[in-house]
Amino acid sequence: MKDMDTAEVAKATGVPASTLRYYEEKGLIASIGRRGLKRLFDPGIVDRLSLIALGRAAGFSLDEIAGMFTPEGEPRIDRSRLEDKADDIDRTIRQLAAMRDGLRHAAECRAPSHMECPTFRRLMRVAARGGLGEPVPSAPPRQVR
Amino acid sequence: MKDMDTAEVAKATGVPASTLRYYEEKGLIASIGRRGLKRLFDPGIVDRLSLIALGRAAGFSLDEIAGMFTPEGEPRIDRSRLEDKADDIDRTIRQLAAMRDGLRHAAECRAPSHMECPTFRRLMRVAARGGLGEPVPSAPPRQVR
DNA sequence: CTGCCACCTCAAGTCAAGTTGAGGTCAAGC
DNA sequence: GCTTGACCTCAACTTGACTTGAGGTGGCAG
Repeated sequence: MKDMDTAEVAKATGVPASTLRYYEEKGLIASIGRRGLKRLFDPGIVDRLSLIALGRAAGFSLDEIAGMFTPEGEPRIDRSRLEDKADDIDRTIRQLAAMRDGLRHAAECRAPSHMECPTFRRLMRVAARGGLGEPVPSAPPRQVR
Repeated sequence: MKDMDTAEVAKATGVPASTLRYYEEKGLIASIGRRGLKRLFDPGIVDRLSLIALGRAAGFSLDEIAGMFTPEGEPRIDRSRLEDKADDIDRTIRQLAAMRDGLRHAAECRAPSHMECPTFRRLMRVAARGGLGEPVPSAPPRQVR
């Protein structure tokens, strides 16, 4: 395939043009030239954007992701980083599972007020201590533009 | 117990004084009076802050949490909201589990480059479509002040 | 009674990840 | 050759949840 301009990349990947410019500015992607003012991208950009999306979904920041490419643009992914992240996710999953079970219990519990339900109060105590980590991102529906 | 001032509440709950002021401004908590300039809180504030922490950990925004109290300050938690949130969390867990498995595979995979591993590429494709939802919050260590 | 210092107020700053808007440019079609 | 419209640049704005800083005040130990 021939080189792609911003609009083509946006259409092919669903990543808005403004985000492509932003990623370029951050050094996450690079355009290979211009036609007039318009950026030209190598078609490999599509995979690269998928990889970036994957990194984001795994919980890496854009800066971390930027560090996962060699200056030449090859992915250079440290396997131990992946394992660490998998472990992070595992911990998160366990916390979320506890949270989910607690919420389900609270939803069904027949105690007159949640405050009188021992299960609910236990969950509260754990949350107060930070034992449940950071807030859950509520996975909002992905809008297709 | 007697009424508590900001510093006492902060010590008892680990919530910084600046955050207490912020929560009051947002209407999430109310001070019961003043001694000079200092806010005085009913000891019930401790439970209330636990409840707020729980809501945050469950993924509710501060505004949503504010809506879970009656104007009189009683918790008024809609059970169906809890179920919906539990369902949200369940979906998140499934996505995270897929992510974790993919990461573990990628960490072990003997393909010369991740890009040549079919499992990894499948994960990339799913991420590119937004099938993995929003980024995972990496549950950073809770700092105790 | 006095001074200290913890607490106060209010405005502004931070962070991440983008988005938005005003004004500019240029390749292409007529 | 000129218009058009898609892209461009650069700066500023957005959101959520707080934190920080400068300058003020008053309860209470001495």
